[in-house]
Amino acid sequence: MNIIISNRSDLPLFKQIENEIKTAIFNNELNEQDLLPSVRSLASDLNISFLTVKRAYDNLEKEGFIKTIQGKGSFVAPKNMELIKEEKLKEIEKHIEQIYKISKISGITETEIKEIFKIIFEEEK
Amino acid sequence: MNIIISNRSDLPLFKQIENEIKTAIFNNELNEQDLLPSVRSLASDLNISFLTVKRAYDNLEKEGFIKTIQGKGSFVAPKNMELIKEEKLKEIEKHIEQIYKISKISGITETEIKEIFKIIFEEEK
DNA sequence: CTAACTGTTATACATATAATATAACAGTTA
DNA sequence: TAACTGTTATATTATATGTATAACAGTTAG
Repeated sequence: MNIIISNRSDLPLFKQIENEIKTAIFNNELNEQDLLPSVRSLASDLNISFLTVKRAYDNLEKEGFIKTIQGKGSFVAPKNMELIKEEKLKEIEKHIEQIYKISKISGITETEIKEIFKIIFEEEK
Repeated sequence: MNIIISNRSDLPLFKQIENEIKTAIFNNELNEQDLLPSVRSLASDLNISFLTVKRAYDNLEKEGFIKTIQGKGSFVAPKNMELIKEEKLKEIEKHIEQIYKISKISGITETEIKEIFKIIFEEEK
């Protein structure tokens, strides 16, 4: 698994780590019961404090993505991804509703929005 | 013009003020050359520091929405529809970037998103 | 001209978040 | 027991947000 973080990101380091691990889980680069890097080894690899990594892991555990056992390490949790996917779909719905409202009062057309959509989704492929 | 701010918002006060004034300009509640409330009077109305209002006004001036003259006050800048449209396009871009990030970590496909997009944009017609 | 408005600037302070550094403590396993 | 795991506590730094106060400067109505 490759985790890359950046100081220049708009997101805090711990959040970047969370997102990268979530992505790895969803992309099956990490699977159920897989052992994650230890807080200290990952911190060392990324040249950051282990407390920052721990914070990311704590958040991931609260959200149900991983399970941590003292002395053993952190493991990818049994998948209950459908529930999480539903929540993410709701988030996306809210963003699209916002876009709809903006477009309605600004005269920006559906075509223009689709164009932006296409650019962002193809830019990083 | 009505400006409403909230401590419970996720946005800082100065940003909320910026957004409300931009919206008012866009909706023609504020027009070219209109005088905005003075930093001190608005601060007093909102029960916040005048420095917070000044910060919002400074940002609005940097972005070209208003023009401030010492001793006189702040005025709505000559309308630049392109500027406003650019602003709204940027907002939409941010939403789509958010959607992109969510999709990346949740395995939600572009097709699924387009489906939601279609539903929301056609539902409310 | 002066008073009463405008905006400007500087300094200090308070709080929250993010991230670090260090040290000590506790569980697991070869 | 050694060498890994994670946990906890304390202190420190930096940055963002917001406040408080005071002094300074431009504009304008009386």
